[in-house]
Amino acid sequence: MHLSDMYQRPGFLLRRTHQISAAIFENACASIGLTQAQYGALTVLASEPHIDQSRLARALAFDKVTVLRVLRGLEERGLVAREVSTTSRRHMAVQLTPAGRRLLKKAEVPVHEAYEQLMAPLSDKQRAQFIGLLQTLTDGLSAQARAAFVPLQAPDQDA
Amino acid sequence: MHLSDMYQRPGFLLRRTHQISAAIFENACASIGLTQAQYGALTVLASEPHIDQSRLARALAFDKVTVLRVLRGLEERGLVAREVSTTSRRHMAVQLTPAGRRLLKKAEVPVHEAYEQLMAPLSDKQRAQFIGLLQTLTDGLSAQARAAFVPLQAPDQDA
DNA sequence: TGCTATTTGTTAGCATGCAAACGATTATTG
DNA sequence: CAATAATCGTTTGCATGCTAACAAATAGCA
Repeated sequence: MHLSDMYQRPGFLLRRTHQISAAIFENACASIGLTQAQYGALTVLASEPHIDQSRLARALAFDKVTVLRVLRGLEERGLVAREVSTTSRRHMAVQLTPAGRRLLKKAEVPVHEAYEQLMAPLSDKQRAQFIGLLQTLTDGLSAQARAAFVPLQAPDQDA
Repeated sequence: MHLSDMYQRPGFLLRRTHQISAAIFENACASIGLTQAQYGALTVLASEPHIDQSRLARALAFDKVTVLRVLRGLEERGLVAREVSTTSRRHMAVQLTPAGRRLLKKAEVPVHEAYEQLMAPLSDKQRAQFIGLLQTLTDGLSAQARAAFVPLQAPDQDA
């Protein structure tokens, strides 16, 4: 196995591309102090108030321990509130605070800038191709994933 | 921002695809106990004996702290030897042990199986397209990466 | 030659991800 | 209804990645 082979392995390229993607995102959002994981959690919470931690984990394909730690960080910053659910004592009801809603709104511009920066090397046609291939892969391989992925349905129609 | 939009963001899809790729690889190599990072380090060491840790980090686009910890793990398992370089006292000379060479050889089959499993949802044409797009991205975005990437076997005497 | 800047390896600390285990709670089912 | 299953949140521990800082060593330059 030559090194030039390794550099063409999808596993190697995926790790590296993800690494760069995360760096671009967190650099663009450094001013508001959001990581990809934190942004994902806030985005789901905006669509699904009072969601519990396990469902939130599945909606993002996160590990439940990761969700716990991300939420505690957001809670300490006053962006999120966690309370024991009123309907089930083993569930936590998580929701955005007003500050969390404001920060998510404030993130829109840098998030879009990060997208443009990441996709800059690709033409419009290539971007569509790339996203399509990634979706084909994740759809086809969902059975191999360790973290379950159960996408939430957006609250249908005019949210 | 609707959730369906987030699920189509390349950043989200890249995180998830990388996550699945790592799971497939480490599952395939579970019997021999190799992670992606460990396999990458062994592969570079097979091509470049006596390489120092910083160059190894750049060859894999790893953080130098990560390289240090990965190598210490491999050293404890007797797969790798680290010694202070004979030519420079601040460099470490890292190389495979016979056991490391044997394990790398033993990894060939599961590594190939992991490749096939990962690429299974894509046709041959799509695989080539996908790898090409990933390379275009990493090449075009290398300036945004936090960890420097200096591939070996590229005899660019740019110094 | 000698001073300075850079490089190397290292420690420490933060943020993801994973697995395993646990008590508490809820759901299931006989 | 009661025994058992499954689920939820949590802690702990390991492996990656990142930053920042540091001493030691080397390279570069006046």
